[in-house]
Amino acid sequence: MSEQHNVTIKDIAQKLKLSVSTVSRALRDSTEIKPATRQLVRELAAELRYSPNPIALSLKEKKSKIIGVIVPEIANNFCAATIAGIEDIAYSRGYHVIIFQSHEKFEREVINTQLLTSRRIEGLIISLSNETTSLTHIHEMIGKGIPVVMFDRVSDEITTHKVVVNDYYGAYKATEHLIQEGFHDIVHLTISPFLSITQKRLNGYCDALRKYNIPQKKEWIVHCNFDAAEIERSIRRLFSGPDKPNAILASVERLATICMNVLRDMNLRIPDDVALVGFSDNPISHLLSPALTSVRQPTFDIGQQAAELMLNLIENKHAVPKFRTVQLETALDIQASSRRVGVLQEGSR
Amino acid sequence: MSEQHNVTIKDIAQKLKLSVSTVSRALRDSTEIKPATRQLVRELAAELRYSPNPIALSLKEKKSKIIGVIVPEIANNFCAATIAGIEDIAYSRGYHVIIFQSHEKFEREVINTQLLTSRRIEGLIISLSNETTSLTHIHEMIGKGIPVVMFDRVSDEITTHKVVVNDYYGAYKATEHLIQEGFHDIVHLTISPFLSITQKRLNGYCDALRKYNIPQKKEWIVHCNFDAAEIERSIRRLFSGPDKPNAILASVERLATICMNVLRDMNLRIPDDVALVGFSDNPISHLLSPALTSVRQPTFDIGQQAAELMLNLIENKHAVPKFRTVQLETALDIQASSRRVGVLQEGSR
DNA sequence: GGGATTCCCGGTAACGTTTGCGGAATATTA
DNA sequence: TAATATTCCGCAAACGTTACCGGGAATCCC
Repeated sequence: MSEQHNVTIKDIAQKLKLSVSTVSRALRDSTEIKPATRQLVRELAAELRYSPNPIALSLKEKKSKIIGVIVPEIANNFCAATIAGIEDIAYSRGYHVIIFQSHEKFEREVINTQLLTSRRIEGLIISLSNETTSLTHIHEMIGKGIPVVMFDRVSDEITTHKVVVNDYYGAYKATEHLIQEGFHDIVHLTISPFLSITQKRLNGYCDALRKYNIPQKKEWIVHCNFDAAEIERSIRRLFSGPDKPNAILASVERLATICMNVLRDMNLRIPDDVALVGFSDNPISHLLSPALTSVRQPTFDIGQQAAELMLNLIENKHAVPKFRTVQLETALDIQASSRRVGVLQEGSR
Repeated sequence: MSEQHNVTIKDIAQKLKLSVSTVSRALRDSTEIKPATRQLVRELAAELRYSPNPIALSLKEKKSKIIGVIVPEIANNFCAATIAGIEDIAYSRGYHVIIFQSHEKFEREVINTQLLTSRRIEGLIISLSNETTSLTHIHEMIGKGIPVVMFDRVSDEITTHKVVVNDYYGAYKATEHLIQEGFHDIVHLTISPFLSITQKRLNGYCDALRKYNIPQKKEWIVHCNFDAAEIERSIRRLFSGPDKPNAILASVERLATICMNVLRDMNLRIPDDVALVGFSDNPISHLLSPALTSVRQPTFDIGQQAAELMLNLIENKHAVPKFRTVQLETALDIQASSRRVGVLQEGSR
């Protein structure tokens, strides 16, 4: 509790009867300082456990060494894993990460971007909220010279580095798998139509249906928000009419688990009554009852890639960047939740 | 990409032909400045979208408005949810959060504390790594006047604010439940014996056994790290001898899920062959196969409480604090994984 | 041995803010 | 009207650091 003040370059200068500039130089561009004094300074610095004040440095260099991250929810497997990837790269390159949540609210997302700019972050990595349909706040950041990298929930209206998975093909394969298992009446449960991720997964779904000559129904493409009660109502409505679906392709992890819950409440068996496929990278999804078939996304990689791209942008700030979209592959992890009933379920792990 | 420099107080001063100090004062302690000029300054500031440079402020006030958080893994339900709680409070009080992961490594934890001190954080919220047995790095921080709040994985060797759940009673109730369901041969799978959380849960387990006159076996108290292969070996060993357990109380969430995996590989049915109870706050744990009985922890609350305590510490820095340990209650969520076999399993949700 | 280099180092400004002090202009009082 | 009080604002220092500029002393060359 000694409340001691952090040792500064000035302290070292005084003790050694040198000027601050000499000490500063001794600690960096060595050539200008005599080896003897350099040595002296370095030793005392080590002894006093001197560490340069990053705040003063930030002020001088106009660099905060902080990158901002905005995600819908931290307490969400996908986001948490991606953040871990971002953290991993940022950490190893001397950057720190400040995380904000939009809680799927547009307004909150905007406020967060403002807070982050006022914090003088050097870059923003963002996955859009489900409510977002206007992107002026993102354009503003780019306008201020703050580089932006988007991942997962990206938008075509912004030209910048992006990291996504092969959403189209993931959805296509998942749908095809359902069809091949004999499930032809497939509902697509998805999120905001504004997001390109939604578009692409939807296209994959539609194309797979088309390939197998299965008519596509408008009512079976359901755009959800993340309100559990509302999702429940949507699902119940789907099963209330005369022609009921026999499979659900859920576009994001939380949608799939909420779905499982609702189906259970409705006493619908999976996959006997309804097959279910989700997008996920949750390691415990195969421990579910039944084990959940899912389009696996390399979450940690996504984060790493996003961070890499961001650091390139930051560190070559004055080169005109050639923006690119990194697309990672998914893998269809087939489990019990989408297997044709009656088929032997051994090896369900 | 206009790379425009952020508008400063100096810009405002020039345009208004005032001095910087006047502008500064107009923006704060208004009384000294004539209402007319005050108005002028404020209007221009608003028009130019001036926002004070937090870095310069930090340097001046010697306050970074940043609190550091160290957790074992972000991509872990418990940690992520706690962080969400911390973030929630910090956000609303104008603080930002920098998160580091120890990855359960002592060395990494130490480096992280050093990085955070050099970043001039105003406080540290930490849940210890499983490897940590020495606490000099924490004592050093406290010695430097940086307040520390511990949560979940706390230690008795540090006197500071702590946030925990009623670990003893949680483990006690879980064990008692197993016993009452007819499972008397209970293994306790837990983590580092150094952590007080481990001690308390162990005590709860032991006391419950004692109350029901069930002899306690040393070999059935297993301290694990988080290496899946090693955990698997430990579990297999337990079932290799002549007297096999028929229940497992897993002390943390990841231990429970790894356990489920291993048991499945070993073709042991839950709960028919082995009952399983975990500690968790994962919303999908009741969707598992079988639904997992668990000691529910109020993760979000834990984070909020920790952040509250931290902010009190920071903002009343010169008052001698009366350290306290906030203990939150757990709730035993009984599911299929620990129900006596043969009992009707309706209402398993 | 005197001038030109080279070698070391110190002074100072700057990054953007806040704040104590002092001073000019105005208002108040005797 | 002169003296005093009050109002309003500018100057400068400070936070910790780096970098430009410049200068004294030692060394070099012929």
